[in-house]
Amino acid sequence: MPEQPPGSRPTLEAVAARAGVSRATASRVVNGGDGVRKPLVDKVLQAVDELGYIPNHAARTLVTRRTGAVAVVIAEPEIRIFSDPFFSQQIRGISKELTAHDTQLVLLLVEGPGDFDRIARYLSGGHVDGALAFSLHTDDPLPAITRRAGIPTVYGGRPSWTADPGDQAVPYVDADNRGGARAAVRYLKDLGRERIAHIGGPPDQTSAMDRLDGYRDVLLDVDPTLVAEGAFTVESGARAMAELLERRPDLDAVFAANDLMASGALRVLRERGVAVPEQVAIVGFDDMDSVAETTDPPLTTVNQDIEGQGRLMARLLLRGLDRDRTGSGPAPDSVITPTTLVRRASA
Amino acid sequence: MPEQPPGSRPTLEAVAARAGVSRATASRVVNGGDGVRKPLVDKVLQAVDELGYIPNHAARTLVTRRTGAVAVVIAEPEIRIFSDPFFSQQIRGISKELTAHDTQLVLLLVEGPGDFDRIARYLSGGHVDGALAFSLHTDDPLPAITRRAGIPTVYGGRPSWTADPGDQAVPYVDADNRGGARAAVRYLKDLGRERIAHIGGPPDQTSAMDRLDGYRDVLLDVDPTLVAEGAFTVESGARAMAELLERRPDLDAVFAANDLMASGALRVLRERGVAVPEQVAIVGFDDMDSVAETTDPPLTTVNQDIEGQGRLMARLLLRGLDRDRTGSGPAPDSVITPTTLVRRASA
DNA sequence: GACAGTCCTGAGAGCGCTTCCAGCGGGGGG
DNA sequence: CCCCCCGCTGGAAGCGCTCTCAGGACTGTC
Repeated sequence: MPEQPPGSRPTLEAVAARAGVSRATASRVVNGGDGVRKPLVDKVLQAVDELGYIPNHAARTLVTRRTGAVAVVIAEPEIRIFSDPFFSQQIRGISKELTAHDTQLVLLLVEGPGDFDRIARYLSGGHVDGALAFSLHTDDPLPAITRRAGIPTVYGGRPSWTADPGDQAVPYVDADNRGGARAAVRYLKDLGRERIAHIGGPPDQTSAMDRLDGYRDVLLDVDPTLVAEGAFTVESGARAMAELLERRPDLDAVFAANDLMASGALRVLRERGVAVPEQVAIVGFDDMDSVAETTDPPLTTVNQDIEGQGRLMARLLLRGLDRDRTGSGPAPDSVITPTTLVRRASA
Repeated sequence: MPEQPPGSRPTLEAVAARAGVSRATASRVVNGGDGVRKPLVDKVLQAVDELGYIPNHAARTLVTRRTGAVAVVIAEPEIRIFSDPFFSQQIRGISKELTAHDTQLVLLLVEGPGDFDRIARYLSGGHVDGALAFSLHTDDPLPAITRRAGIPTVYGGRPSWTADPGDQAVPYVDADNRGGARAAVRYLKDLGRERIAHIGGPPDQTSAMDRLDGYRDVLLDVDPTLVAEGAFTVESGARAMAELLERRPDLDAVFAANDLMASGALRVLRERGVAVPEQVAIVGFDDMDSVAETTDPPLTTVNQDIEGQGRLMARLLLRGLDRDRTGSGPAPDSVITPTTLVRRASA
């Protein structure tokens, strides 16, 4: 690749001149070469190579009205995002899929509730063709924003309003939270545990609710004293565990709605001298490698393919964009990915 | 904001028409309004508001040759990126700073060694004005790529070649690894520990080397049997600890080059029934909240302001871009950020 | 009251690309 | 042998914006 004096990259015009064709033909070749005779294609390609031609993205976007970029909006105001490998993994999956389709990833971190204006402006600004978003709370302004901006969007995690029968159908990708929770609790039950407690996540997150539902599915009529609410953080898990122990010193198992809370619970149990899993068995959720494998004892938990979810989100979105462009193809539908129980030492 | 039928956003032309001015004047107002009389400014702004006008980014880029976007290149092939909150925090800082300057963040994850071609093509494609990059190994092709593409770049972490007297000076932001390590080891020494071991990071990372140097600064002539090499992961820390215990059962302190390795070491010590900090004191590095506070016992470690480093990187880059544009201002210089020892229970 | 100087404004060129449309040449059917 | 049609190519328009440049309105000065 020839070195370029900054700000003077060769244009299509130059390529065309060198190849002895018109700019139109050069353009056609650069974009796939359909309907151009072989010898001309070769001449143009050679010129491209010799000149080190790279298409000007802005010019192309200007006329095609497609940016080849997708926004990833992360609207998690909590500190949690820092310590949660969850996002990194999803993003890795997203990145892989987008890259494979020559699409760029623009990261939009929402810096607090007042920041949605900026996000709205950006999304409406034609900078991106579509968006991927996470962690929708009930009153999240994002869906309205993307709808108004006409930006196709795929969500990570089931949006809370989708339980409603409304027509607000949006495509999303989510793990089988309910099924995973069922498997976890059933496993504890099969172990012979009789007083299985639950440390739930924040009730405004559907993943937390779905996991709670799965817990209820197995235990049918649940004693409310066996259920405590956490916030998906280590600290909240510890607090919830302490609370549960106070209320129900006789509990013999805990299903925590995520690994971080399970690790907090584990700490409290250890501090109180409660043997895990002998006296209290504990199961987490997520199978975050940095957590589940490093707790003491290692955590039995529910695995979900987080990177795969990211890939899937991107794939769904790209498919939708393609559909918009070609005007045909199946409408993108939501996907629920499977979960599996991973047995380690904590239960 | 009026709802837009997709694909028919108002143009500057429309704004100008509605305001009864020329496109040129409308443009001036949209870009700050310098040299336009107040009444006209108001008329244009009102038209902008009524029409919900948002400038077309591609068109603007096409003529200004500036994209208003910056690439963040993460070339960490290791699995480490998944479980390491380090990046999330840096990115958060970068995002904050870029956002404050109306600049977008394009995330480029390098998907393996063969992927650099794609990165090079992208960086040369005029999609971004500058780049931020991390974790440079000695033979990293990135600096050459950005140089050839004429893309100003700021690095996170001291690049390995900067020890050389070469003219390859690049601006970077790094923590005071050596100073932090010195403080940690000196602290252990002041505690009365006499056989202080070190679990180092991979020797091709300057942060690992600098921390080792800091360790050596305090201990002057170090017994090589007290130094083991890890890979900045929990597992490698555990392995290194086992190795050290075998070689030097008499050691009474460990300085690990990061928190993850410290946590691995902690696990091994616990398994062997070694009391921490009574028999062996241990100090980590990074003060990663998800790790240092949740180990048992909580980790004494060296804190660095990771988010601040991210901010700083972005600021340095933006300043450089501004300088390129205006042709004046001080050349961006590297910055070393301070570190502080955080006392918890492990030492 | 005329003229120079200042301050604003608008016309227009052009950024690099895609794409419509017209035109050209050649092959096959009448 | 002529005409039509098809496949390919080039000319040219135009995407939405910025910015130069020229000219108009106005002020101040002599």
